[in-house]
Amino acid sequence: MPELPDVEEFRRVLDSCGRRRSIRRVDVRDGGVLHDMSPRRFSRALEGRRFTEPVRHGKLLLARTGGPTVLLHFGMTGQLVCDTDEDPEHPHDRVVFVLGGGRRLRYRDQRKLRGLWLLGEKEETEWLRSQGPDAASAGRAEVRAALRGSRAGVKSALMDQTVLAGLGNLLADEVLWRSRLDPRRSVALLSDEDHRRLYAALHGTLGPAIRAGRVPPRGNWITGHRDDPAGECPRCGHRLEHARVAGRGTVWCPLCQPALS
DNA sequence: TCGAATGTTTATCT
DNA sequence: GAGATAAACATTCG
Repeated sequence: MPELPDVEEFRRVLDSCGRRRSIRRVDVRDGGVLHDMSPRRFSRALEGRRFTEPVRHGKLLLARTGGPTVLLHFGMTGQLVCDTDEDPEHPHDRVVFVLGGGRRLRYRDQRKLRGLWLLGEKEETEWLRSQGPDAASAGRAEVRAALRGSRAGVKSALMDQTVLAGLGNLLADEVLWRSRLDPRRSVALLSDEDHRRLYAALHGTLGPAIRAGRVPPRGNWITGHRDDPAGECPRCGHRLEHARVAGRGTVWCPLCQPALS
């Protein structure tokens, strides 16, 4: 599920639930989500600290504490939930931060594809350096410069977190559909006009999605039609194409997004 | 039982 | 060295 807009929603959850609250206890229910760290060390490093202002970059969420930083990556099924001591356990709660004021912040994840890291300053810098510019805050020139280094297909480049951070499979399809670009086209061969439309589409897509806290399954977005094998383009009514591009299930409109030989 | 699922890493081709 | 591709990670769902 989580792409940039979802993670931004989790950042808001963390901020409103955790900021300035003390971490009373860290309850690791499943140590399998902790990387390079025993549950014991993880808990000890955090108990007694307070969360400060959280930061998001792409799909990464950094929970700062004034000491070590918790890096949260949500994989495909992770979420961050804020509730109270009264609320029931969920079988997929992997790490529970017991906070002051009866609040609980839960890292909940069914598939455990990614997880949590505890980072020092240096490691934090390294993580951020491995990422391209954040897709929501990068300006037009920055996006273009990021894409310039790639000769891959445009969908592959958009989803590559080291090129541009934040887009996943759904957002990439949505942005390409709005840009009228075939997902298989080479990013190196895009025209100035293509880049202009790509940037406009990026912001036209991310803005409402961030406000909604997710990629909204609206009927006038291509995302709302991706599960229908006979789906029609919400713009022109042509039958949508379904295929694997860049290793992922991809939906596009062959009429609006011509292959260009 | 098989395949696919909104993510990433790793190995292996081309 | 790129880039593309497939498998792997763990789990659920159709």
